[in-house]
Amino acid sequence: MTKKNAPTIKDVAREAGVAVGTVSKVINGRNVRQPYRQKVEDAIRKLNYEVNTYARGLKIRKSNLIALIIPNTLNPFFAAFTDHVEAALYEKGYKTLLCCADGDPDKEIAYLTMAMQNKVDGVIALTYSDIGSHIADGFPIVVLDRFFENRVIPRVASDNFSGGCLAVEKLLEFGCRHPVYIRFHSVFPGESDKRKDGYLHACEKYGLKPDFLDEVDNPDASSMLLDFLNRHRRPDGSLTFDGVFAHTDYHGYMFLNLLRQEGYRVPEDVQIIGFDGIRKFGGEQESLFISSICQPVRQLASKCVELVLAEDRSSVPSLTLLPTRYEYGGTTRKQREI
Amino acid sequence: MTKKNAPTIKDVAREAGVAVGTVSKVINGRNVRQPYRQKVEDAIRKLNYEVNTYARGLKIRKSNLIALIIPNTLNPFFAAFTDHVEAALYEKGYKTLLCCADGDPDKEIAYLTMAMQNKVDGVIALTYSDIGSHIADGFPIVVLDRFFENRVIPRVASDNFSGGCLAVEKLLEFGCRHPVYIRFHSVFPGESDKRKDGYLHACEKYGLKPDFLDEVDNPDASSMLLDFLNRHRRPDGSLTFDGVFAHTDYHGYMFLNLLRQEGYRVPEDVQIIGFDGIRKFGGEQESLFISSICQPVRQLASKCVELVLAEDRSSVPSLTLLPTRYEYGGTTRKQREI
DNA sequence: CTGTTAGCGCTTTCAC
DNA sequence: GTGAAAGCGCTAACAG
Repeated sequence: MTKKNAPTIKDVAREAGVAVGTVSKVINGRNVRQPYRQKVEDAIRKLNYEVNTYARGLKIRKSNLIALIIPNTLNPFFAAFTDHVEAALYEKGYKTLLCCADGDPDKEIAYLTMAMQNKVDGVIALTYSDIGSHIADGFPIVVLDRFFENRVIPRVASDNFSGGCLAVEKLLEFGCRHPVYIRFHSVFPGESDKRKDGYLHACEKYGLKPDFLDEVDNPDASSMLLDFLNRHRRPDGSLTFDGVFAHTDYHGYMFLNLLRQEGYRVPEDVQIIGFDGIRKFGGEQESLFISSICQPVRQLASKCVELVLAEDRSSVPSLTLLPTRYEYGGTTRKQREI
Repeated sequence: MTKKNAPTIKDVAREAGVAVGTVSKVINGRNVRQPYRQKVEDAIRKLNYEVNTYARGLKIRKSNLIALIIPNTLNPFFAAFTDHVEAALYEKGYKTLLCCADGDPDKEIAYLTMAMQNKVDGVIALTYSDIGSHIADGFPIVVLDRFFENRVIPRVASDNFSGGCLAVEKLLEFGCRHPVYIRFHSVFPGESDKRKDGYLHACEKYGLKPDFLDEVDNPDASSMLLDFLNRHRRPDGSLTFDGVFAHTDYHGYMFLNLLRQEGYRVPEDVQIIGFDGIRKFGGEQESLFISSICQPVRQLASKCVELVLAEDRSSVPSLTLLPTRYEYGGTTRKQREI
C-alpha cells in the first residue's frame, strides 16, 4: 500500500523549482540538462520520492510483473525452476508473481485470467488443465513441458527423447544387458512422454527387447513396483533385468529402496538411472538421490524468461528443446574401462 | 500488460445504459437495485470486462499484493514456507510477489524498498541483512526467525528453545547417555540460536555434561565433523557419545553419512536427531532425512500471513512462538518399552 | 531543450 | 436509490 502522504512528482517539481514534465524525464532517464537534472535529483533524494507504480502502470500499461504459474514449490524440480525464473526475471528488471495452482484447474484458470486481464506483462506456466482456450491471441505466455491440443502456445522443455536414449545408452555402457523402464505418468500430455519413446527407440537401435511398467500415477505405486519385481524374479531369486530407467528420480528412488529392501545390491546387481536430477536438500552442489538424466533447470528457466519477454511474439518458436545430461548419483557403476 | 483495447468501466456503462458510478458499485458489491444490477452484470459478461488493477490501485492505494522476501526456494524449508504462504495469501484474496534475495543485502534492501514505497500491501521476510532501519514505522511487515537489534519488528518463529530441550529429552528417552550438539550457525542472530540454549538447559536439568561443536557455517563443515568424531573416539574405536542433536537436518544428515562411512551404526551405536523436519522430495507425506524436531512450517506461514494482514498494527505481538514436534526419521531407536 | 496540460480507468463525494 | 464530475500520480504530446 502506497504511503498515504508519499511525495508525488508534483512535490518534487515544486521542491526543485521545475515542471513535472522535467521530473518525469529525469525519472525515466530521458535527456535533461545538467543544472535541472541536478536539482531534480536532489529534490528526489530530499523528499525520498519513489514513483507510484499504479499511476505509471495505468499510464503506460506495463507492470514489469510476470506471473509464474506452477503446481507448487514443494517439489524440488518446481522449486528449482521457480528459483531460477525469479533470478532471471530480476536480472531483466522484472518481478515475479508466484501462483501455486496446485493442479486445481479453477485456480489455474483464475490465476491465468487475472494475469491476462491486467496486472502482469506475461505468464510462464506449468499447468495441468487445458489452459489453451483461455489465452488471448498474442498474449506473452510460455509453457513448460505441457502440450495443448487445440492451440499453439510456445513451449519449452528438456529433450526428453534424447534423454530417454541417453539413459539406455549409459546403462549399456556400464554393463547392463537388460534394462527395463518404469513409469507412473500423469494423465496430461507433455514432452516428458517422450522419455518412453527414447527408451523404445534405444531398445530397437541396440537390439534389446523392451520391457516396462507403465501405469497412471497412483498411491499404490509402491506395491505395483513390488509386483513388477516379483514378476521378474527367477526361481533362484535373481532378477531377469539388470538395469532400470525410471521415468522420474522420485520413482527410481522408490524402486531403489524396494530393491535394497528385497536384498538386491544397487548398483552391483541392478543399476538405476532416473530422470530430473533432483538433489538432496535442493542445493546445486548437493548429491543426487540416484544417478539421473538431469534436466537443465536453469536453462529451462532462462529460456522461458527470454521467450516470454520477447518483443516480437511471432519470432518465438512453438517448441524449444534443451539438452539433458547424465550425472552419477550412486546407483550406477563407474564407467567401465575401455 | 493490460490489453490495448480492453473494455473500461465506461464501455460497460454505455453498454448497460447506466452511469459509470453504478457500474463501479456493482463491481464493488455495493447496493444497486436489481434491474440496474442485472443490466450491468450482463454488460460485463458481454464485454468480458475486468477491472484495471492499476486504476483501482491508484485510487484506493491497495494492491492485494504481499511481498515474500526469502533467500531462495531451493532450500526445502524455504520452499515449503513459500508454498504455504502463497496458499494462505490466496485464501485471503491476496497475491504473492516472490522475492528471492539470495542473502544479497543489496537485493534484500532493493526488494524491501520497492515493496514499501508502493506496489505491495505488506511484506513477509526472511532476510540476512539488518533491514530494520529501512522499514517505515507502521508498515505491515512480519519477519521469520531473524532478530533485529535496533528495531522492534513483529517476528514469528518456532519455539527453538523448547525444541532443543525436546531433542535431548527424546535422545534420553531412547536410551542415550551422552548426547552431543553440533551446529554450524549463520552469523545473523535469530530465534534458531535458542536451539543451543535448549540443549544446554536440558543438559543442566538432567545432569549431563554439555559437549558440542559450534562453528560458523563454512565449506569445511565436513572435515570439522570428522575432527570432532576423531576427538571423541576411544582407543578401541568406540565413541564417547551415543547421541547427536544436530542444529539442522542438513548437518545431521551429513554427520549420519560420515558416521556410517566410518563404520558406526545408526541408530544402534549413535542416534541422531536433527531440526527442521526436511522431507525427501519435498512432499508432506514423504519421509524425513533423519529423525527430527520438526518446525511447524504451515503454521508459521499462516501466522505470518495473519499478522501481516492484521488491520490493527498495534495488536501484532512482537514475538510469536509456535511449538515444534518430534518425528521419527530412521536415525533414532523406537521408543523403549516402559 | 523545458513547461503545460490532457487524459489513463477507477472510486467517491455530492447533487438529484 | 442513481448520475455527474473531480481527481489519484503519472506520461507524453505539444507549445514555447
